Amino acid sequence: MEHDSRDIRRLLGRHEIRPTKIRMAIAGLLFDGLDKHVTVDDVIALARARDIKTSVASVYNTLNYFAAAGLLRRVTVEQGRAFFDTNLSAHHHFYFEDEGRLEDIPAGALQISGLPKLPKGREIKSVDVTIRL
Amino acid sequence: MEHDSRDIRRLLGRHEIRPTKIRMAIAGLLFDGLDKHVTVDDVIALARARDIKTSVASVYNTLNYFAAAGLLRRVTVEQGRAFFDTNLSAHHHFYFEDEGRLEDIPAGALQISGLPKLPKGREIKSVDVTIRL
DNA sequence: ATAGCTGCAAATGCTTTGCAAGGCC
DNA sequence: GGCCTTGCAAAGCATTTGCAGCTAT
Repeated sequence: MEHDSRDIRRLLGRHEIRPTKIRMAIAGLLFDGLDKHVTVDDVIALARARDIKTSVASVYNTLNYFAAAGLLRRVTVEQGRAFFDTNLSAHHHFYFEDEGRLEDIPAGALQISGLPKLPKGREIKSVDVTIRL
Repeated sequence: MEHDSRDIRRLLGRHEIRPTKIRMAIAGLLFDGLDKHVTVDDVIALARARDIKTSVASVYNTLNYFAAAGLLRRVTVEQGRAFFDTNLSAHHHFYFEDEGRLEDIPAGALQISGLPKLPKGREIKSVDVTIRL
């Protein structure tokens, strides 16, 4: 399931993101049909490998912008680096501490039951489960 | 359930931590019988409020040392600051995003079932559940 | 005496911001 | 033309580290 630039343009459009050159290029790297967990450095390396010229600041700008627009999910497993997850469906993660790597836990392979009563007036924004290995 | 300095000394001894002045003082702030989720800044403020003279580096040293010795649990919910949890029993957390505050989810109020098959040769170091509110 | 702590300051690492130049509708 | 984006360099923060002096055994 490869995505061509028309697919990428539609994807950005659906999230009301203006399809600039850098955004198209980075989205093209990320949304190729495979789920990914990337850091900013990963994206810079990916871009370099495809001769996409950009800057650290722009990669941060773009990933943050995508996350705010709901195109990426930010995942925090350790202080320091942030991961961005291209898989937006409800799922959880294995974290390989020695490798600093995330991996999806297959949907349905883990269930949470008996959600606790919430403090009043609050609603759940997300439920994050990380299994550290 | 107040702890006097003899209790603190025993606690450190049980974890093979040499009871230096600063360590005794910081442990005294943290282990008063109430569960806490503190940041480094919190500890510095607590220390200052009790006229304990110390430095940023020593608070980091001490909290990291306690965490490595199993006296504290490090909790990561956002990049930036780290939390240290004095509650060592198996439990999970609410995270109040707007306040940057953690709260324990009562034990038993939430269950996980159907743990997924692990990548071979791996074992679980911890299962962390964070419910963001 | 000696091994280990403490604390200052400098360094590190990731991320954000200020701002000038460039691109796009 | 005017607004948004890009990218460089500088700034910002939390954290770590180097190291000299101190402490306690």
